[in-house]
Amino acid sequence: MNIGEASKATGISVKMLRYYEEIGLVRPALRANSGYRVYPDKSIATLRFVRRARDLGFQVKQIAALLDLWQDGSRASADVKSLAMDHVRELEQRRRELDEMIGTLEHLAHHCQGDARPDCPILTGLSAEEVVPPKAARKKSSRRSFAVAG
Amino acid sequence: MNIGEASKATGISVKMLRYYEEIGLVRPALRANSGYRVYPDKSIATLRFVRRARDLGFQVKQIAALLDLWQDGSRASADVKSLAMDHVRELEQRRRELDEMIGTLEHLAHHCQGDARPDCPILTGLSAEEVVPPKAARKKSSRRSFAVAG
DNA sequence: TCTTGACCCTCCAATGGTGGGAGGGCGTAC
DNA sequence: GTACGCCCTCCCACCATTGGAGGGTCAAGA
Repeated sequence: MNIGEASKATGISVKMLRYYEEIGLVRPALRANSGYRVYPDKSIATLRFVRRARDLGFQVKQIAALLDLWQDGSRASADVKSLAMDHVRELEQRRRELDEMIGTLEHLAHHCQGDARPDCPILTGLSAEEVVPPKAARKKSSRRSFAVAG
Repeated sequence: MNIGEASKATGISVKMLRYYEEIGLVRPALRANSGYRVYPDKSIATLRFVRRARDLGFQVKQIAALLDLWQDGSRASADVKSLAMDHVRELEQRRRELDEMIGTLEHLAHHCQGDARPDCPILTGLSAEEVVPPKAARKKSSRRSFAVAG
């Protein structure tokens, strides 16, 4: 398999296949006499693993760790699970941040007429001293919260 | 106000204050004879606006647009709302992606004993032909990579 | 007045994944 | 033989942010 075929087979772009090799995430591919990279089925399986891990949001370093565990027949599943759950917690953290942004924005937008007039609680909210979240605990002190003036 | 004080007043790092100026997001600060940047209250207000927009996940280009609208007394609130809602949709899209990742990972991890033995459905799942989503519709997931600046 | 330390300046580099492109070498079909 | 589609390497750009080097400024204390 050439790199283009490997790309189609794995869903990883040609650029990224070379990049993963360069940074040492995967072993350098064998080369044909022409200098072209050659991918045996085994490499394809590894690369598919990598792509799926990327699809699940793992970073390259974490994927490297996962690959090591995958290839280590004597691994403990606890180590894999631990890595995965660490990642889940990180994803959940990001989701919480998104939730807060979305909540605040929807709150602000809800109060905006969205017509031809200039009055706009969204802009007011952005320029306000403090900003308040939609319904979360409304402690006056909670930084990171937006208030709609009015 | 010096840049350090402006940083404290706005929550934007000194580095970023200079960067925002460099890329033209905000007007170049005035300079004292020493060459030090000087920030009047008006700039501080603008910078706070910028920081809040960043906290809501807006990208720099969007913030530039928001700033323009903010400073344009004859804006239509519809334009602001439209920009904000576009952004909300983008955030929601990201959240959906996170949800899917989290769902899949939890599903896999749920079946993993997490003990000293090597058998691990997480690794098996990553090396499987297809990654199985928990229970959501099994349509072939759209190929698109996940990008969230950490 | 001199020194010290905190601050400021500019310039350059790195991060993490990814895409784009230039300039040139292969491979194969016609 | 030639045209076209691959492949190669090398460099750049993106986005937002941080870090550091090398050097100037300011204010307080001895």
